[in-house]
Amino acid sequence: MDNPPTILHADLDAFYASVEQLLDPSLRGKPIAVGGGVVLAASYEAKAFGVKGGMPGRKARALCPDLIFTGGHFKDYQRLGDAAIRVIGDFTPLVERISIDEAFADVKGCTHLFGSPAEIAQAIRKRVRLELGLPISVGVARTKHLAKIASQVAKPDGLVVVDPAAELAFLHDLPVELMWGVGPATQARLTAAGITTIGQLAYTHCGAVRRLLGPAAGEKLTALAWNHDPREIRTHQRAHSAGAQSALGRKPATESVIRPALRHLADRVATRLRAKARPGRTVTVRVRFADLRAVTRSVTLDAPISATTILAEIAEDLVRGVLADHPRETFISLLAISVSHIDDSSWLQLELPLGLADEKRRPGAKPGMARYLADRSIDKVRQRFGWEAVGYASVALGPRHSVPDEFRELAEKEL
DNA sequence: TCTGGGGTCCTAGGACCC
DNA sequence: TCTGGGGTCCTAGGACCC
Repeated sequence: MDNPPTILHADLDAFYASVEQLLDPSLRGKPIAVGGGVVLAASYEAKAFGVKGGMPGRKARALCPDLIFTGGHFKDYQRLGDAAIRVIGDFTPLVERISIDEAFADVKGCTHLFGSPAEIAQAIRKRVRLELGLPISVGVARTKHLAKIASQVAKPDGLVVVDPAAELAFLHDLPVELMWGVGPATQARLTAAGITTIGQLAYTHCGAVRRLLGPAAGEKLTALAWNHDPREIRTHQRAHSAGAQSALGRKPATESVIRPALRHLADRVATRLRAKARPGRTVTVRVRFADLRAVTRSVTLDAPISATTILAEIAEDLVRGVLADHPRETFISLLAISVSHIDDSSWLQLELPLGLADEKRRPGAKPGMARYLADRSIDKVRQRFGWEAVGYASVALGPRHSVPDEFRELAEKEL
């Protein structure tokens, strides 16, 4: 084998639930779930009852009658997640953060300082446990894909190092759904073709896999099943789109519902774009009807935008188009706005309005510059006095189904 | 008593250009 | 003039990940 296993994948166990148990010792050893309507994280005691993330709260309670719902310490989630990633960063600068509680790292350049990859992994686990009080599992292998699988196998609170000489033996016995890129739909197709283990996938003719899953997915999964994974650690990943969505329960598809909801979503998205001076050209809206069927509409502008009112008006036009095409759908359950085609050359726009594309659409509207400057002054007030100090009323969203903004921020990717 | 919210990537068809 | 091929962009939808 040419290169030794130096890729680490570190994953905090049942993260939000572990933080709640850390902060409140009376919750330790008990089945708890973070969330309410939907379970966002379940402690291992709850997982033993079959409770999982993404599960409706009602179902979770049915599975586990003693389940304790808790949560809400958003600042602590962010603080502890950051701190854990920083521990990894003390060993190597080659850290790729995937989410609040998960990161890849490559320790190839620092083994002379800190010992073997396995020793580094153990040191990370020990420090996160001692300094932060949280369990973290680590997988070590030659590729990202295998390291990620190893950390899943290591859970809870474990370490798995995959010996390069035994990679395929390790990989091929595992079920296909552990592979990155195999979700429910792909798993169902593979099962229908008699493929349930990674080994069976590996030994299925690549052409057959391509026909089954499409060229790109087929190619990729076959390669991964043989542990061919060329991906390297990428330290500075920036998002290529920014969006916001809001579940509405069941609301009539009327202007009085749609306009304020889209204002609020546009405000969230556009504020983020302006904060990083990264406007985008493509606006996509998503409308989910009462029966959970969803439709998207998008438009690509000549110039990138980041002004709240312009984004909101374009989104309204798109949503009106959707509703006009579906006249029988009179109730909606979700609205979303996303801006993509984000300008990569972040040096050229900065303070420019870049909303002129809209003026042809709405001749009576205020000029782009005026709106952009109005947004900028709102941004400045919020920087000093907080988000709620000024802006578009969010009353229309109602507190019933909406997730707190602090929680949304945890999921945002760096723009 | 029908499941949140933030993202990424792929596919397929059509428009358009060379 | 007719025919064809390749590349790129846009749109809509779907699958997947955390």
